[in-house]
Amino acid sequence: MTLPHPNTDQISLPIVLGVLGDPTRLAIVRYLASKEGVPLNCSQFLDLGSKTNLSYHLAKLREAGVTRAEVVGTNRMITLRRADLDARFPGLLDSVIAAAGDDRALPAVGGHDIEIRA
Amino acid sequence: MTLPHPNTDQISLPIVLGVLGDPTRLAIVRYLASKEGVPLNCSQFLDLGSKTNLSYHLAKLREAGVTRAEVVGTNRMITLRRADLDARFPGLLDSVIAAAGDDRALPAVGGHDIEIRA
DNA sequence: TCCTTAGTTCAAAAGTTATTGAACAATTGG
DNA sequence: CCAATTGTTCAATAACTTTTGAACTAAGGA
Repeated sequence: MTLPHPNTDQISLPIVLGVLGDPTRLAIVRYLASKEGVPLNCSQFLDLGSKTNLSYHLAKLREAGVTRAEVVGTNRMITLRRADLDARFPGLLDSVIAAAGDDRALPAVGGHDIEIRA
Repeated sequence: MTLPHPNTDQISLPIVLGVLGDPTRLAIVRYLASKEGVPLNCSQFLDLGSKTNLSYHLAKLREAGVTRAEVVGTNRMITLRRADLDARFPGLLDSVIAAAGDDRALPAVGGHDIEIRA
């Protein structure tokens, strides 16, 4: 039950940029960056869209190589592929996150304390 | 006869990322970056698409605030808005250009020596 | 004035992306 | 086993994007 992810060297710049060019996905990435190290499941992002819609956006991010999704019980633990992105496109993620942090118009994401059940 | 451009503070991160997430436009930006300081008209990019199609992509880049187009006679001289982008999103353009330079799959752009007539 | 060159605009067609609800699968807890 | 929770898949729809050709504008040169 592992999900498909591109290898680091398969990550494509136009695809990553295109995927980040959506406000919902940018907000997801921003939130992931602000919680690096903390395991996050999909439900943490429910402020940003419906369950189905998030499933769609999170799949896009994963398929582009921006995030990694690990299956833990009924949860998918989502992480930023920071090391891989930094290796492939040095400085890109940092500048995007810094810029997104400035952005007045980015939706906020709320806490939704949730118990992870493995 | 000046064309509409967003102010620096109106440049939006998701829009810029979305606009750069197209291989043709990324190739345009890459070429502009490689020729910074040199005045380029639209015809220089004809290897990347038809005249109509370039008109479309160059308008997208301009409307997003990535490029500036100055009318000089029958030509539009295209430049990267490097200073504005650096001010708004520090490091972003550099990392994108560096990453695009690596990219095996980016179309090449040819010289087309052309006389600018004002 | 007439021709050429540079580039835009328009409308149509084709393709892609985002959003939705209903139905589904898998795991965990009681 | 049963119910609840987590998240996916599917099909439909709506909305946007890309590409094209034909017609156009505007300026410059002969």
